[in-house]
Amino acid sequence: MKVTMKDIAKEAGVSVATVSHVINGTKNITEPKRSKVLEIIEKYHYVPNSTAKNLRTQSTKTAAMVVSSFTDSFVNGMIYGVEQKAREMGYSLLLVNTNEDEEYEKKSINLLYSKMVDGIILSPTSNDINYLNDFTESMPIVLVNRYNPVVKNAPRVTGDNFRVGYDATSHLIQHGHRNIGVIYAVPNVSTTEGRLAGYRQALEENGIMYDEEHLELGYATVEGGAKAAETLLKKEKDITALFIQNDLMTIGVISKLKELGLKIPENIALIGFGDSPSAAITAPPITNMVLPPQQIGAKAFESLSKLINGETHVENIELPASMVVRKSCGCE
Amino acid sequence: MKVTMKDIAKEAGVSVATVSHVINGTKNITEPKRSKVLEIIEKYHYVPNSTAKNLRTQSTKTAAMVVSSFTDSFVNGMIYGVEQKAREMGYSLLLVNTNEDEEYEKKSINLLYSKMVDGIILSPTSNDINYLNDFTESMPIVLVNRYNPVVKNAPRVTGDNFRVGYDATSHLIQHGHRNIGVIYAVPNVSTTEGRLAGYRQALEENGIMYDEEHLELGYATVEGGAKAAETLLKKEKDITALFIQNDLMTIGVISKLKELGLKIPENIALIGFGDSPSAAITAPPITNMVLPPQQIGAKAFESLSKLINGETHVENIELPASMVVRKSCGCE
DNA sequence: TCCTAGTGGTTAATCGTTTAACCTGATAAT
DNA sequence: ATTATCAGGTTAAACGATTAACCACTAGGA
Repeated sequence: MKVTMKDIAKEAGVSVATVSHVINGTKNITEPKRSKVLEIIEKYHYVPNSTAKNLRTQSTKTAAMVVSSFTDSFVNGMIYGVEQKAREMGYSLLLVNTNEDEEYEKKSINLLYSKMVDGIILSPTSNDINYLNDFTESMPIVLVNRYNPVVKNAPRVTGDNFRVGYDATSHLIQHGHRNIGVIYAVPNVSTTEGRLAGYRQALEENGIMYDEEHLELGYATVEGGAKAAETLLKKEKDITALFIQNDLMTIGVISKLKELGLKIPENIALIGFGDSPSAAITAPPITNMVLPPQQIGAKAFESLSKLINGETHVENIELPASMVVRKSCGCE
Repeated sequence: MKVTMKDIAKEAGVSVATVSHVINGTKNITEPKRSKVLEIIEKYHYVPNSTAKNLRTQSTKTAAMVVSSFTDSFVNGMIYGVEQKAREMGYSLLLVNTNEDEEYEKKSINLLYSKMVDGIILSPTSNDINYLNDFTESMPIVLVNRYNPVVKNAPRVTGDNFRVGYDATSHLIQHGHRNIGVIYAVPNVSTTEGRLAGYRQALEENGIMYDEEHLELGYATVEGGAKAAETLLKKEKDITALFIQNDLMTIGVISKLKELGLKIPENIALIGFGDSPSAAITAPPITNMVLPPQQIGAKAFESLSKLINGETHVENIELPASMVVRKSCGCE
């Protein structure tokens, strides 16, 4: 049998209230009793049942983070950031992986809603998150990375994806490229859309016609990248530069280009996204656009804790993008 | 205010017990009442408070997985395997990252012990896990990947690490190497020890003297790998092959070898560990020893659920190793 | 001496469910 | 007609903590 507070109280010859008070320091308990209680607790390795505590206090000191993938290094960075901050603030973290499955995402949010957690950090699978409005009034939710302005009462923390697309494209244009292809992974999410808007704007400012045929969608895997590169380059033979929005895909693209006998950056210049360690080590090293995932995660948890503590309006946060120049863009 | 079962009962004109029975199907409730209840539930978006349910049923349908890192791709694979299986069996998963911090691991287990979860899957930080014996009697725990036989009542599921070390070493020896260096990341854990034992055995069977100086410890990062390679090769100039036990380190080793002007596999042959997608894409592609992380994870959850369901003795499981031959070992 | 204030400790209500035990009618069996 | 069986539904006791309200006692002040 599991030992409860009642057992401790009985053995120490005090009431359960007293035991509770010595554990939580909610009232001054004088010496003979106090240490007796502590001693019995020690003796039985007693640890309070948090299920009961949760029910009584209506709080679990647990937050959930719902992400669409575990294998993505950017997502991993965000998780790390949230983890750190949560730990720092005395929270546990319930991680849920939706695997880019919208239905599973809804189900998970519903499950989480049953008071198992004090709040949710969500990186949505798609743009289609109207359903969240059923929850945001009674459950603290913050959106991270991806978002959709239709959701009310849920602050967001994101990266400056417009800038990611804009700077990458501008950089390539400055190096003389005018036919720039884009390989991307997830349609209909704010991140992709932001980057494409930046791409478009950069083209426009330089008097280059936007051509939808220069965009290629693929799966966010090594093979997906290789395949996307192949079909795009077969279709659009004048492309001289590629902006690839996912680091796994970049690896696939590189291998495909080698296979096709195309030299990087001489025949095709490359700019990738993310800061996975392999970027510096491939041949050639890849120039990347980067957003700070850990920071995004940390800020997200901060926002969430504000919400949990009853702050009524928490503002949106957008973190800046930067560029790590290596060899693949033909700079040096 | 949050709506409770009592509210539903009142509005439907029945008792809370009836509401509970229609929700859980624990008793036959006849038509007029039944649909009335359902209707009210729908109307208020009522969802049962699982905290209360947990307290009453003494079960949370939640398992925890405690790992030492999120950035490691092998660990990621295991998480994925556990996740899948848990979902399949109707469990939620609470993920805890100890960051290779022993103290934090202990604290986490203690926290988890307070009945927040039905069971724990642990990949321990170190070999020093005697403390677990305080828990294994009253909390289902299964060890995954790393283990220590001092822990009683906790079944384990692991990979055949002896074979990993043995096969890698034998393979290199068959290709004529006699001075084989080892770069590894975490001392005093069963995985490392198993692989080193295999390494040693392979040497012995081929009449090669074991030399402790051929082993080099480093951090499990790209830089850690580079650094380890540098100091090892400076110290032991006769080394012609390297067995590297971590995929991030492998990337670092490759870049360092390039920097030193050493060709792979001509000057130094390489065998790595893991199956991260970049292995196929580096120059040259890396020959790897592999263990199936998803399978390990899935099996671990199966064992855990047996434990949770009261099965008293669950046997240990060891999954086989395999080898993916590519260019870095000089085979082709 | 009497009153007030403060301190240490206990009693009992409460959080929102589940579920064993009980009750009430109706139906079936004798 | 009497009893046994059964099915649908309710009552109330848990589950294990927290905490407001209360009580008894001591000490200090007037």
